[in-house]
Amino acid sequence: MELASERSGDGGSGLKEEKRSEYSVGDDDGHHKQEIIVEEAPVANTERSIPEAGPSASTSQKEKVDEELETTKAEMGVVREENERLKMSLNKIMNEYRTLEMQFQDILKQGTKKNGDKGNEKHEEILEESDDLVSLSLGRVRSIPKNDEKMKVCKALKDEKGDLSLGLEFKFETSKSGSITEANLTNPSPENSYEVPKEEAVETLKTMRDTCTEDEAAQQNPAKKPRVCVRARCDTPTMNDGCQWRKYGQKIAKGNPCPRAYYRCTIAPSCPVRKQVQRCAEDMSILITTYEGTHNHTLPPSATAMASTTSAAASMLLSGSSISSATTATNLDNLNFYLSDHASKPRQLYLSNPALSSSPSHPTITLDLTSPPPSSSSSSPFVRFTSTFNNQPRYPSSSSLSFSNTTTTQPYGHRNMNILSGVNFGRQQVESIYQSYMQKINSNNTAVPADTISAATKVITADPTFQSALAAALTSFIGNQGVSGVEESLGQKMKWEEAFPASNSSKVINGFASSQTKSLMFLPPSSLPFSTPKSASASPAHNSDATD
DNA sequence: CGCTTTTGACCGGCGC
DNA sequence: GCGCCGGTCAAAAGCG
Repeated sequence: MELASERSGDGGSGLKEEKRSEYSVGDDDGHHKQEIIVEEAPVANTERSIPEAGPSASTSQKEKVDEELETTKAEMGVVREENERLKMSLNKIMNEYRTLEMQFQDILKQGTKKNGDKGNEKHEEILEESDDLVSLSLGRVRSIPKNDEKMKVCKALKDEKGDLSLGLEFKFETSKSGSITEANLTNPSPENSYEVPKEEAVETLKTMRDTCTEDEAAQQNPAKKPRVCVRARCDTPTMNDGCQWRKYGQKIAKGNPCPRAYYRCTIAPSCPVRKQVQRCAEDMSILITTYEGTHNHTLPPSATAMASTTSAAASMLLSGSSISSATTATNLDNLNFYLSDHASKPRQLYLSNPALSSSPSHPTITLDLTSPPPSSSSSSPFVRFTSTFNNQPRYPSSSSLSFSNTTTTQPYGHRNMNILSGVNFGRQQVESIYQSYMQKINSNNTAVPADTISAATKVITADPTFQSALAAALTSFIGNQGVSGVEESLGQKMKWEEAFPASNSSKVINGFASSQTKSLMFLPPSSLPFSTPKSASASPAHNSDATD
């Protein structure tokens, strides 16, 4: 089960082979999975053993065998029925998700048409062309009224031989001088539908100015790309982010005795993504990984968490929006799971506030994952929030999810909650979303809706970036696990606690990016013990980064 | 033998 | 213009 999650991005022939042999997962592989059951479940052995018993078996033995056969057949029927139900549930969820994804893209398109910007057509193409990565596209259009001149940032990304720029492409409209009046900030565009408190607005203003200046520089020099710097405590030489990297250089940077290593992505030959890895001078246990560029290829499932996180962070950086930290928080939550999942030693990482920095040559955002977590119990609304989630049925009657900007009624909000509970987010994910929501509420001077759910819905529907992040989280989650509940199955839980006894399985379980998990989710809990040890024993747990 | 890593050289941006 | 510095290149070395 943990096999794929522990594998590096190369996945390699081994993973493909396993998929072929027993773990193949797709939209239409229901038959395959039934074969799995036949091959692995004891009933199969019983069936095969019948001819072996042959004519020499006594009548009583034969009756016994027949009895067992019927029993196991009945069990198989139940299992198949359950498989079918689960498969239908997943298909339904996937279909609805796709439908909603299309609706979301339509909304984006409408926004693009309204702004009359042809630049985003490319973005739409990217969205359509790369289904696997659509969730990583966190591009947004942020417009500020009364500003005449449009400034397209991230031109570098577009100029790069038409490389895909998932998640980093966006437009930013601002005044000609690059300065933004406070009036503009305290009267933001209706699209964002929330107001920024004055102090925060000044801070945001500063940030936006900085970003704007940097972006202007980036426009002047197309080679300057935004960077996402991730600080995390890590014992291994590099952080395993699921991608496959090749080291192409090493330097001793000024001010840090630790050498800085340069890596490029080798999953695709033309992938422009680079990363720098360096130990922190102050604390050698902290690993600073800086990502630059955007993957122009399909990412392995285990790499999507980091990719979506960095994309969200880059989006936040480029948009210059302080509230976008909510987006990053949501994605970082995935990242936390992911890092916990892939670290050589169990280690839970926590999100502190992302910080924008003004690198002389590159706009950089730093995601500090080294700080201790805030106490989740400190916020009483959260308790209410989680309890709402936990009380939801495991398989919600309605599993639709919409990011429409038009409806913010309470039933709608409840529907969203149902969805979230339906995919059974971990507590940390829920907490992250809630914190994101609270951030927005706090930054909202207008009357806060009495109902937190409808308020949350309002927040979700108000910010396209947040929607994208949520979509990314859902995509990642659905892609990784599909329908809910599997993580609570005995087999997986045992495996998890075996692997990470110090960790809280309920916190990290959603970080799985495992195709094995996908296939197992079609099996009833009773069948898990047959499958889990097998998948676990077949895991060489190759870690490309660990070899660095 | 092929792939990856190492490491010194080289290049370009930036500040003085 | 010069030097510093970050980043990249590419030949050599290492490794399986």
